[in-house]
Amino acid sequence: MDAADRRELVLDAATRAFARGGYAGTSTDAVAKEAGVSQPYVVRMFGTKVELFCLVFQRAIDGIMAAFDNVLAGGPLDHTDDQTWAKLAGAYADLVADRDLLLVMMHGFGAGAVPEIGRRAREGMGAIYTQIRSGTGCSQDQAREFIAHGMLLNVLLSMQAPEHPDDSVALHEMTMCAFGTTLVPADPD
Amino acid sequence: MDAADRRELVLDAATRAFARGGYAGTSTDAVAKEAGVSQPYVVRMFGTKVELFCLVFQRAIDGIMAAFDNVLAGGPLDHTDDQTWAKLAGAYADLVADRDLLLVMMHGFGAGAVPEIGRRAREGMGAIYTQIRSGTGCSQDQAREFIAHGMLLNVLLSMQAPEHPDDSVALHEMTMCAFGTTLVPADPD
DNA sequence: ACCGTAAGTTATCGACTGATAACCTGTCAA
DNA sequence: TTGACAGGTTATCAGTCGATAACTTACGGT
Repeated sequence: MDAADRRELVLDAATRAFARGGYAGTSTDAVAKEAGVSQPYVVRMFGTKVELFCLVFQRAIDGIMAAFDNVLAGGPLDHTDDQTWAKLAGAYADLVADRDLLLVMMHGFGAGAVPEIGRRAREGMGAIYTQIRSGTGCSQDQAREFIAHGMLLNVLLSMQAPEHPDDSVALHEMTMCAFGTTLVPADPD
Repeated sequence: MDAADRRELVLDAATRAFARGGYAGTSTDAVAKEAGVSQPYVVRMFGTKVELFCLVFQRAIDGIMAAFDNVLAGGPLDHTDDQTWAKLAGAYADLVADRDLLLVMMHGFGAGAVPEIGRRAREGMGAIYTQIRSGTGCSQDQAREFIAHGMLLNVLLSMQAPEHPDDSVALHEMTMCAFGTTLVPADPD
């Protein structure tokens, strides 16, 4: 197998592993086991654990922005058109189905106290905000509201709200309300 | 010093420590150093690290709900009154000023994959949602929107957006837009 | 004076973590 | 044939982690 392919394979495995445990909570050995390679191979391929996480995080940001771009690049969208936001919500639904990219993004945001991660997290969030604003021509408040709704969904995914509807009836109500048609049937853990 | 006082002191220190590094990223020794006691004392006082975090997390949830309760308990508030939401935002501003409670809450949400933490996280979020709804009589969507805005602020705090306005002009714009008057002057780290 | 107990400590352990070094193994060019 | 090199591996290490055990110290009751 080509080394470049192997590298992508390891990055995919690292995405799954970090999506589960976050940056501090995931060992390089856990990444290696997920990828089916040895632990020293992982660290030598990426230098350090934090560099690996930064790569995985950047890939997540890129993937999320690409999903939005699939909608926004289709043509000059109008922020006054409800269809625009419905299409963006549809793109989000695909991301929610996989979850790993959104979870990695959230873990990166949460690890903002780690300097290397924090810097990239702020740049990533800024890029997404810019993408929404320039892609739709909407106001600051509209972009903020859209992203705020997304963050709520991300938090609900992080706490595994869809997977545990029975822990709190109130939370289940809010989860249904927040996801609406965005949520695919829960995948029991 | 009374043992009960000492216990509260250690819990306060643990709140500060966990607010910085999260659950997995904070050692019991870091908590001990923050509290000025020995590491074995910390774990013997609370049993295990995860039990300690759960206590700290619950205290954070309680503190946040108490801040809202200070507003909501003042009288039967009307969700159609803009003043109601302005008062709640004011309560949030106080929480933002300290940050630790909000950061611990977010770290708890992010550690939802840890069973003991995830359960309490879902219960806590459900309780806050219930408090907002029953305290204001608002609709599901209104409560969802209010909490979504709060989650955006929490995420921005987690990634230290207010502390690093120069990393991304776009993020700075969104941060100003999101916090509005809620944000106190940034405390440089 | 003396003892029990509460409130801490130091000493220590086994497991795990990230990282390094040394080694192996197939492939391809000279 | 051989030898260099890419692409991995096993072996190993020093540091850190959460947790336990054993010890020390101050204090209140008898």
